[in-house]
Amino acid sequence: MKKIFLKDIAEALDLSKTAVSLVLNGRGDENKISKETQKRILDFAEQNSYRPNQMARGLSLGKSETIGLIIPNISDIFYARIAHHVELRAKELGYNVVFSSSNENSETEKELIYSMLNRQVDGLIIASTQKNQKDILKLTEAGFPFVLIDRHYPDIETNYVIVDNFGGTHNMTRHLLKNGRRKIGFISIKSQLEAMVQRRLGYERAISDEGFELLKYHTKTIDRFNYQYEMKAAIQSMVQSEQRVDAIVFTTHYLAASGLRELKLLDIKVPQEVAIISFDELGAFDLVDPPITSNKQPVDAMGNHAVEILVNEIEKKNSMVDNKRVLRTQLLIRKSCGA
Amino acid sequence: MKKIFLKDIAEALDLSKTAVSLVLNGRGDENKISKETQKRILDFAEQNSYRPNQMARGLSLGKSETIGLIIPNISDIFYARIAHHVELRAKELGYNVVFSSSNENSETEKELIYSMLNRQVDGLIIASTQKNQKDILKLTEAGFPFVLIDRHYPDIETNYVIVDNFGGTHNMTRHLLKNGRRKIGFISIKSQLEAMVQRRLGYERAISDEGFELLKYHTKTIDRFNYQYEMKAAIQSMVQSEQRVDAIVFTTHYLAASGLRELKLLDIKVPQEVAIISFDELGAFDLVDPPITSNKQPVDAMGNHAVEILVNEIEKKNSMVDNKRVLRTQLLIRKSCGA
DNA sequence: ATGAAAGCGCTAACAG
DNA sequence: CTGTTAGCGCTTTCAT
Repeated sequence: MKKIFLKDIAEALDLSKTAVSLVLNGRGDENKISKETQKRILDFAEQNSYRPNQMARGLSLGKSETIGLIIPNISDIFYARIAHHVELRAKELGYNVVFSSSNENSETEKELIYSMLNRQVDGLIIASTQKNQKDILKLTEAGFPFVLIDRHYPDIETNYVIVDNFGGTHNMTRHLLKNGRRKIGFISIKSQLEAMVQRRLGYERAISDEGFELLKYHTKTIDRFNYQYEMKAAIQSMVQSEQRVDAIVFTTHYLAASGLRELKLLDIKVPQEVAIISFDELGAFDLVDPPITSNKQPVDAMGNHAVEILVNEIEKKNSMVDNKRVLRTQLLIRKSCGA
Repeated sequence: MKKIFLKDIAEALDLSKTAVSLVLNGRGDENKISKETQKRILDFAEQNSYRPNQMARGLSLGKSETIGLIIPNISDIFYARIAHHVELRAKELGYNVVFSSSNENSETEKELIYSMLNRQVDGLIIASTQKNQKDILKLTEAGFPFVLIDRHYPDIETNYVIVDNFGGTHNMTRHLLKNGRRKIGFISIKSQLEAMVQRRLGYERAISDEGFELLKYHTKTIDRFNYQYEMKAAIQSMVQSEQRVDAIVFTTHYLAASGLRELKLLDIKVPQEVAIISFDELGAFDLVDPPITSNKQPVDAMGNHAVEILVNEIEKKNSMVDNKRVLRTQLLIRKSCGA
């Protein structure tokens, strides 16, 4: 496995580096290099398993055929799945993926963005902390190709692929109402994320749309890094007050899992006493006791669209591509709502 | 956000590129560059947010400060977690991570290995399909730094970080025996993976160690890409034969989830009629009905050790580092075994 | 203490 | 049709 360079093959075949480079990049015909010469080059490269140094190539070309993916946390199954689909689609379109996790830290995210730029990625897909307005704006101004995924900045004009968060919780809440629940609680994470704001609005609207009353203390937000602990208090206050809830909407999968854990500890019957419903789901939500009704996000489509929009922009192919997508979620009805 | 280069800062400060480069790489003192000059350079770089082009740097240095991670599938929560810990530790040690999924395809894996080499990664962490003996050998011969994770090639001398698969299932099976189960089935994936072989041996040994009889038809292997379908048949034959099992050992999390699904469809009571136990677990296994006893793998330690061994080798620091780790798994006892 | 110059491996005008 | 040559941006030896 001795390393072989472009120069080596040029010398071995007594040709110029140019000829070799051209042929290897599929521009032999276009440059009228004889079929025969082309074949010699291709064969030699093949036999000696020539592999161009991508750093040199990238430096020269000014691009890397690599897409950077920045997400909050790769060990969150939701983002892992997105990463999976981003990777698949990117590969199909000839791009590699470099990923990094921001851990919900905007400083880290910022560092990551610049670090990826230094690494000369051709474009970025970002599930942002939504606290880097300034840097996102810089990217836009610099005309650098990127698309926001899962979370977007409503005040900045960018490409994005998100889901209909409002519609999602609206639907979830209506499902609960349809099943006769009237005291519906809501547990979310403490966050300015637009997605979370929308989820809350969807919940509130569904209740007021149906003419029911919204009880303020039935809404709790808890810290995402300390949710197990805070969940205990949230659940207790919800089920122990005189205005005891008969259902709870959770805005994300790990909250739902944690909430159910607490309900079980308190020996509250789900769904008989309290129904629960979750935005997005974990792997085994259909096996959980009881199976949790959840609002599934189309991770595959999210990943695919993000890559397609990005690559289209990188390659400046078609300006008519729809660069803002709001995807529908899908309600998976299971027993945790009693229905 | 206009791009600024090394040359620009040298010119602006009326210095040579050398001086600037040296200082920026923290070798100012060592090259006796006046404190004052150093400060000027550093300040200027800071203010103009200078960012070295990593491709140029990499090309010149012959390294990229990047680690390549090749795994079967990033959307498998087990590998996603490993990726997460690899990323964290790598970052601490000053490396970036590039990842790609092989989808259990050895051809893809091979392509990935070479593609990463072309991209000049400094080292590789591979959860191999275990069908690329040849290419792994080439890496060894070439002296390229890499470490196998989760799956190793028993016949090749390499660095690796794996778990004690034999011990794991041995333990799991003993747990079942201790709880009075005698007809213990075993469901695994069809695979030559050493890990799977060991898991099977651990199971068999536990049974024979205790002097019980091993019933061949209680062992099933099913296709990993078609497991939901094949699981149905496997479970049915296990519970419907006259030699009905009273427990099942699953060699991986998604098999356990799928198996439980089938048991429920058949209305088999778990654990009363059949106990189940799983090697590794999914996010909500503690909430599942019944909570599934599982043998947890130390993903954090696996990721950390892999990175440490790799970086140690890349930087040729300490040849005394233990480069073969077999980590212990941990049995999380829950209700699915009746105990 | 600082700078000139060569070179990392590849691409691409441009000239023959 | 092919080769010469000049970079891409950064590091680093070797003089000064």
